[in-house]
Amino acid sequence: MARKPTKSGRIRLTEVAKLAGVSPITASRFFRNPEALSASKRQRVESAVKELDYVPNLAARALASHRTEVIGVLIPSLTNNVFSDVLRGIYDGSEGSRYSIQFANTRYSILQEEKLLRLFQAQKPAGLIVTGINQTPESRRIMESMKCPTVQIMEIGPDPVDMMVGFSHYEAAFAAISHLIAQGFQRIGILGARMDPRVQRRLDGYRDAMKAASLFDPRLIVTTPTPTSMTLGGALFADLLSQVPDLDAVFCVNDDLALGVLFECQRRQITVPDAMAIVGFNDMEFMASAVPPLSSVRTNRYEMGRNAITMVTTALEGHRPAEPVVDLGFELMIRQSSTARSA
Amino acid sequence: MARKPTKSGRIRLTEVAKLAGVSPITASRFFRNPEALSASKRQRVESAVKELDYVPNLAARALASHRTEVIGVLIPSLTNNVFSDVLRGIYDGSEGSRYSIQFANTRYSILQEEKLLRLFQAQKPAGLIVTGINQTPESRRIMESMKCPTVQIMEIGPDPVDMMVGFSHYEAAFAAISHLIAQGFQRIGILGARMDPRVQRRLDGYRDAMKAASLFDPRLIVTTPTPTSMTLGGALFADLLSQVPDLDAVFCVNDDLALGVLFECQRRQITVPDAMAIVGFNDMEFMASAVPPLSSVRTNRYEMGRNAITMVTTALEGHRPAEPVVDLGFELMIRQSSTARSA
DNA sequence: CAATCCGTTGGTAGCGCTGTCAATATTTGT
DNA sequence: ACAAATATTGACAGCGCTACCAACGGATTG
Repeated sequence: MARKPTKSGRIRLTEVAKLAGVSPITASRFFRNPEALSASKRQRVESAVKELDYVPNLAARALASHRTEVIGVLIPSLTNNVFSDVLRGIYDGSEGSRYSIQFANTRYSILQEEKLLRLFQAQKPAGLIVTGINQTPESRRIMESMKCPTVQIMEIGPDPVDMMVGFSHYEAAFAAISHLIAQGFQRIGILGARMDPRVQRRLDGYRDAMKAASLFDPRLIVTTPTPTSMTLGGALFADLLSQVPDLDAVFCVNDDLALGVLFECQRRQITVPDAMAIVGFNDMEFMASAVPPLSSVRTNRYEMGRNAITMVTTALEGHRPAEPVVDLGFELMIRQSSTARSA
Repeated sequence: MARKPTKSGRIRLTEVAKLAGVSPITASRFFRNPEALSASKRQRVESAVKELDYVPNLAARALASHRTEVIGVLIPSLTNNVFSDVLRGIYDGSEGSRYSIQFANTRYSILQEEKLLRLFQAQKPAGLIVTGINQTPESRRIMESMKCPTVQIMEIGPDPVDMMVGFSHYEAAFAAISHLIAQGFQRIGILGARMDPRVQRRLDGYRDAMKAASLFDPRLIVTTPTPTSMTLGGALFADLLSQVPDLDAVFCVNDDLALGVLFECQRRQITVPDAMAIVGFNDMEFMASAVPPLSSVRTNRYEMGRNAITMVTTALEGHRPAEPVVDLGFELMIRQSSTARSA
């Protein structure tokens, strides 16, 4: 009578323990630290769990342990395909682990990010994955105070909050432009949309590469804060072309824009690459199957997500990586759209 | 001494209550049912919450109330852009509400779906959004036993578990084919990838429309269980063309395939639409900016997500919709790629 | 004027689990 | 063989919140 046997019909840890003939706390340990149990008890608890089809109550667990098994993920956008690849990596990597993912959308606002971080903080997540390295000082303070494994993803930089996985957008853009220059293109424009911090760094890479070759001209830069789209790519290209009629190549800060440019070229009977070279960024699947195949900078988005979640979970198991910053690099995918003009 | 004042440093509801000069339970009611409080107490609690910057402990709340404020979302894939649009609608629609989204990925497997449903069940979500109408009997049983607002999305059909938002894939495909037939095309092929239940229904629509016009020929059907991609579109199109050399139109069960077909046509110097009409499905943004602009069937994916979450949250507030099944319809976007041949 | 009602408030008793630490088995070293 | 160290195990007390029910005061009623 002191303890109602199965009051709500729901199976509790107590029932499992009773069936296994152990104390509840031992049954509890079965989940948290199975190695600490003797083989025989472990067996008994395991089969009791299976027999009763026991599922732990996460709320009770969280309340008692002051922790959750939730990994918070802050990503700026769901619209952008780049992030769905990253998310996919994160979800795939979390499968099979005890952790679940709590995703939230910052909408490219670092203030929104701060707000969400505060919300997460209150719920004591087991780990955290955040996008980029441009957090507000307050956000940084919150993250540091949470003392949970934290990974900044998408780019790398100095002074990580904890860990990082990404690559240098600056260098990737620099490499793309250097390639175009090496192929003999001179009037190389750049098209940019959304202009988040990572896109800005690509722009920096472009600028420095152009300056290094004494090819820089501010009129070659066309950007907009508008979110990216193929249609926008065509429109920006039209703008650029009217400003710079002798344009011979375009670097697009993402592939959507690049494909939009290709179609705009088709519309205007501009041959690619002879009259206009095109290079995109990210190397989405469609780039290789366009006509002509479009050059791009391959970024390892899926791997980034996967790495990030793995770094969090292994850190949670006490194995911190030797090197907290992982550079996943990039690869120049040179295709027909940016090969040297026949001349 | 009976109660440690602020043991962990964390602000609890008790502290708020003390500052407001009310009992903890009254403070608790402030969050759950503010109208039940007198205006003066409500004021006092409100400012205490603000002053202490109180954030409720969701785990404690869930444990005590046997409910959570989490809405579970089951979606088959993150890779497919269609679902990122839906998810975006869901997240946008949940913003500002008290509910948070717990997303999980079924990977197009109804067994995996069942497993995830069982997991959700144990955590007592406030609501549920699931994809499609092809659940296992056991999944259905679980959903019915959960007694929380549930919305099936993406398609509509008879006998909803609870509510539904979607459209008829069968009719959408039927309409697309009827359009092609009306434009004078006769040898109309269909390209299908992934072949999930909704794609199957599009295939059914195709088949019936073709049969109704006495144009059906099984060789016109090329499908694969492989996930969709642009490259795949090109490859499937090549297969189809080798089987049916006199092909004059292709209906693609999604836009990726359609764009792949367009590029394959460019590669083979097949003029679109004169030598080959193309119609896609979903009307992704890029369809309109291709050259020539590609026809497609517009589906309201974002709205579907938004509607679904709204239906759940309003049901949670006790306002069940008069009609549990919402048909969001579709719209034939007829563009140059499927206009009647000049002849 | 007592009986009744309703709107508002508070007390009590857990929700199901785990942290802490003590207690008990088991092994090891000398 | 016995102390010391180490592996296993269990008792107890709560985590922070809310369900349930009782109590209160004032308004309404016959």
